[in-house]
Amino acid sequence: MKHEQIRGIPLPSASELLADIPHQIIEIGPRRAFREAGQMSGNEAIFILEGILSIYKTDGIGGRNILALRFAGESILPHGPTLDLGIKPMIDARLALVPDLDRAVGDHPDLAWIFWRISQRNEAIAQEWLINAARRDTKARIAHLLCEIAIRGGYGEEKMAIPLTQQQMADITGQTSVNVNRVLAEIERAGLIRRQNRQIEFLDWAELRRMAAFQPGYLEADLAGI
Amino acid sequence: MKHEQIRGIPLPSASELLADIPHQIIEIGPRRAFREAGQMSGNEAIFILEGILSIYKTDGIGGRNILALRFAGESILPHGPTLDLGIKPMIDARLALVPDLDRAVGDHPDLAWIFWRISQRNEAIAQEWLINAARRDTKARIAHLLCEIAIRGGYGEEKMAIPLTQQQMADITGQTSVNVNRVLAEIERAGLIRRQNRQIEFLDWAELRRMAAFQPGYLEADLAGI
DNA sequence: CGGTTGTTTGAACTGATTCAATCTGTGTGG
DNA sequence: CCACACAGATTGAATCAGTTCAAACAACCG
Repeated sequence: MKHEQIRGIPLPSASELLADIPHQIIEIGPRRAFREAGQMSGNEAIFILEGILSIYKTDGIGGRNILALRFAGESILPHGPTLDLGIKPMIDARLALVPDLDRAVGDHPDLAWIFWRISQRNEAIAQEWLINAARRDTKARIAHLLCEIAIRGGYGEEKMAIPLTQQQMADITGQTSVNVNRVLAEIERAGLIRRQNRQIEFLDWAELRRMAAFQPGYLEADLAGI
Repeated sequence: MKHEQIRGIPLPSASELLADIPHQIIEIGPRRAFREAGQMSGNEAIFILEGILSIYKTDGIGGRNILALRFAGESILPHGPTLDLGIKPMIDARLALVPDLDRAVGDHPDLAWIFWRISQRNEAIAQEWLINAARRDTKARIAHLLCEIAIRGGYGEEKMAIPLTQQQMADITGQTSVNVNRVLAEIERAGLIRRQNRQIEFLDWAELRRMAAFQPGYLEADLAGI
């Protein structure tokens, strides 16, 4: 795996990466935190095979304040001990745990390139979320989150079963669940989506994208020519 | 520069990195964009020797929507062509431009480790800004920004000449300049700072930190045991 | 079926925006 | 050294998006 071969092609999937790295597979369900704040061991990496994990920061009680989502095929690399983040599955998840990522990279030095690029993608996503929170109104925020979930979660532009509660969507977009509810209803009234229970059908994806100012470029792992 | 020697110690400064990498030095003044959106060449890296750069995203006119700051000793690594960001100095800046970071990393493979860690630090900062925008009230946002500038800019906890206009602080914290002004006045009235023109004196750093919920851990480049 | 979790709706409230005007500091040219 | 121009800072008044609080309703699960 020389880096000359890596550049300009898509990032390898988690499963491709894992072929080279010692790991163990586990399954977990939602509602229990997987790693509490401060409990993430210094050098552990998590590769998500199935499901969705959230990275959150607690300010007081509860798991409010979701900073990032990680979908199947993505990963959570070690943060270092100074970062006080918790990790919780949003839905049932199957994970591959790499107990010592340092050693793995030591054994396969070209992995550092890949993890660098993964980190850069995460940075780009965090910045997009920052724009969401800082600049867009709540309608655009919710619309943007829907678009991102549809794409990153691999559900496509037709329909999906939202994997989040309205409270979780509020935790992500920095609002109250009350307002998330009202905004979802408003988007539905505008004819862009149809909802029944957790199912969401995208009736007008183009308009939803426009409302969200959703430019999926930031999700492209292929940072060609990094 | 073996990575075994890198881990657990602070990130090398820009100038230390540059010893190994071909680069050119330039100086620029504020008010002109250094790189417009979409104009950042695919593989160029910027190391800031002096001054402060902002990374912004334009939504319409003007340089609103500042996503990140980079201070002296920090760097802007290539984003890939899909990210539409602009770069502008906040104050006079002296930069080292590395035209082809790929080649540099190819020549010194252990650099990938370092850039990986730099990206992770940037990710942590972006997430802290996300918390700021999504969860803290405007007083805390401004206080947090002041703390971060004081530390990252190397000004210390005594006093500094703020390198930003109130409009820029608004662009960073997702507010209006009007409100930034009011909040600054309120913080001053509370006796935490004293202002005259651009000079800010920190009268009660501890209380300012508390108000901001500022935990500088996220700034530590030393992600020991990554 | 009962308990729990999540969703929906209403009414009152408030922090921040918007718009607009004024004030202050700094730099420039005469 | 003054007059002017311009960028930035400050203040006020009206408005509004989103919160808060509270209560009812629906879906899910053992």
